[in-house]
Amino acid sequence: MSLWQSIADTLRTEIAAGQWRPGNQLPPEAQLAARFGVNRHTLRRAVRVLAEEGLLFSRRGAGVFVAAAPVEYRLGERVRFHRNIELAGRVPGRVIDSIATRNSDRTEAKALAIPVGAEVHVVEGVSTVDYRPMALFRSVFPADLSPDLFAALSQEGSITRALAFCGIADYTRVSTRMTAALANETQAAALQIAPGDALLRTEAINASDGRMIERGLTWWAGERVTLILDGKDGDQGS
Amino acid sequence: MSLWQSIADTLRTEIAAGQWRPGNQLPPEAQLAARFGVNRHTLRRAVRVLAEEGLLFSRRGAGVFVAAAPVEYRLGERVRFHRNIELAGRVPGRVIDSIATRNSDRTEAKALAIPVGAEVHVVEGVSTVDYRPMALFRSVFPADLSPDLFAALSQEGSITRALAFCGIADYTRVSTRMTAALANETQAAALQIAPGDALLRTEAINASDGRMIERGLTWWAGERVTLILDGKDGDQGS
DNA sequence: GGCTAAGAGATGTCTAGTTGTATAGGGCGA
DNA sequence: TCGCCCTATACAACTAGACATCTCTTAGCC
Repeated sequence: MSLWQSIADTLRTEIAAGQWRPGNQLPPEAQLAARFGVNRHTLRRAVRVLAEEGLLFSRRGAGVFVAAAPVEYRLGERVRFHRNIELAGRVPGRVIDSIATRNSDRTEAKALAIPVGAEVHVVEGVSTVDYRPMALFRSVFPADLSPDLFAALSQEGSITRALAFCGIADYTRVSTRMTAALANETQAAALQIAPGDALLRTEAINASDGRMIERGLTWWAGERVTLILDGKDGDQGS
Repeated sequence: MSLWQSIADTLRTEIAAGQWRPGNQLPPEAQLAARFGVNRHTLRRAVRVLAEEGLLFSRRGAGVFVAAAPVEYRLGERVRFHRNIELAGRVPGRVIDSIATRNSDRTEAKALAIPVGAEVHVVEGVSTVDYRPMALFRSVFPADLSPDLFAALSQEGSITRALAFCGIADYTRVSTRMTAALANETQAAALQIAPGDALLRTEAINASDGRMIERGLTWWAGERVTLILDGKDGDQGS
C-alpha cells in the first residue's frame, strides 16, 4: 500500500475514534507531514482523498478541519436560516451571486398570488455551513412589497434582516414541497459536489399578515444535510 | 564478471577511498548509469547490492546516499533524542505510528508509580537518523500528567516539545536498563533489517520534579548505533 | 470602539527532479 | 529450451522548493 494510503487510513481511524472531533482543526499540513515523516505533498494527497470522502475539508489560509456530520435543518413554521444553523452549533453564511428585478412567470405569480408578469425581485446565491456550500437558493419577492426591498436585499446578508428593514418583522411558512433531483454541472460546481450527486429540492412559500411575500427555491447538497419535519409543522400546502 | 558486479565493485572502492563521504548524496541513477554506459536498471542492480551490504541507502524521490557509520548515541542524565542526534551531525526524525490511551499493565504501573489500570498514553513509532530507521520506541505516559498531553503528542513531532507544551520543561533519566534481543519479523520490517538481526533493547524511566513521567522502551538496530555511557551517568537503577 | 496596515502562518498550485515498479524484448551461454 | 543479463520505455510515487493567495491576529491610529 502506498504511503499516502496508509496515512489516509491512519487519519480515518483517528477521526472515527473521535481523536479529532467534528469541526476541530487538524494540525497544519507541515506538522502532519513531519509526524508521518513524509513530504507535504504526500500528506496533501491523503488529505485530498479524505476530503473527497467528506471526512475533511480545508480552507485556504486557515487550515484543515474535520467535516461535521450532516447538518440537521429543522423545517418548522418559522424557518430562519442563520438562526437554524447557529442553533445546531454551526457557522452559517450566505453568498449572494445575483440580485435582479424582472417580471414574474406563471409559477411564481401563482405562488405569490400576484398577476402574471408583475415585477419581482430575484435573489440567487449559495448558503454555507461551516464555510462549506450547503445549498443553492433562489428567492423571489413581489417588488411592490416595499420600495426599499431591492436595496435592503443588496446590503444585508440575511433575508430576514432585509425584510425587517422593510417593515416585515415576522413571517411564517405557508407551504413546503420537497423533491429529489440530480445535480447538473452548474449546480455541482457551485456546491462542490459531483455532477449527478443527489440534491434535495425544496420550495417554500412564506407569508406575512396573510400576504405571500417570498417563494424560496432551495437545492440542498443531499449528503450534507438532513431536513427535519416534526410535529404539526411542515407540509401544509400541496 | 557481470556488468553490475563490476559497477558495484567500482562504487565500493570509491566509497572506501572516501570519494563519496558518509551522508553524501550520489549523483542520480540516470547520471550514474550514463557514466558507466549502462541502462538504469543495470546500475540499480549494483546499487541494490551495495544497499543490502549497508554501504548505500536510497530514498524514493530524494536520491541515493552513502550510509553513515554507526551513530554514537550518548546516554546521559538528560537524554533528548533530537538534540543528541543533531550533536552528532546527523538528521534526526521521528515517525509516530500510533497514539492511544489505554489502561496500564502491571509493569508500566510499577515503573511509573501509578495504580495498575490507571490510564496511560502510549506512543509508538520509529526513530530515524539521516532518514534511515534506527530504533523502534514505545513511550508510556501517565494520562493524568496533563489534559493536553494527548493532543500535544499528536501534534508535536518531538516528545520533549510535547511535554514542554504541557508545562514539563525539564526531565531527567532515573534509570536505564539494557538487554540484547533478536529482531522478529515485525521489528525487522520496521527497521529495514533482517529478522534475526541483533537488537539493543533499552528501558528508560524519566522523571520530573520527583514524579515519574515516562517509561520509554526502545529497540535499536544493533548495527546502526553505538550506545555510550560515560562518567557517573547512565545505569542507576537495576 | 472601529478601521487600517502589517505580518505571520496556513493552504493552493506549479515546476522539476528522483526513485520504485511494471512490462516487453533481445542476446547469450549452459 | 531455459535462465540470466541487459536494454528500453513508460508510468507511478515521492521529494524538493518556490511562490501565490488567503486567513487570522495584532498593533497602531483616529
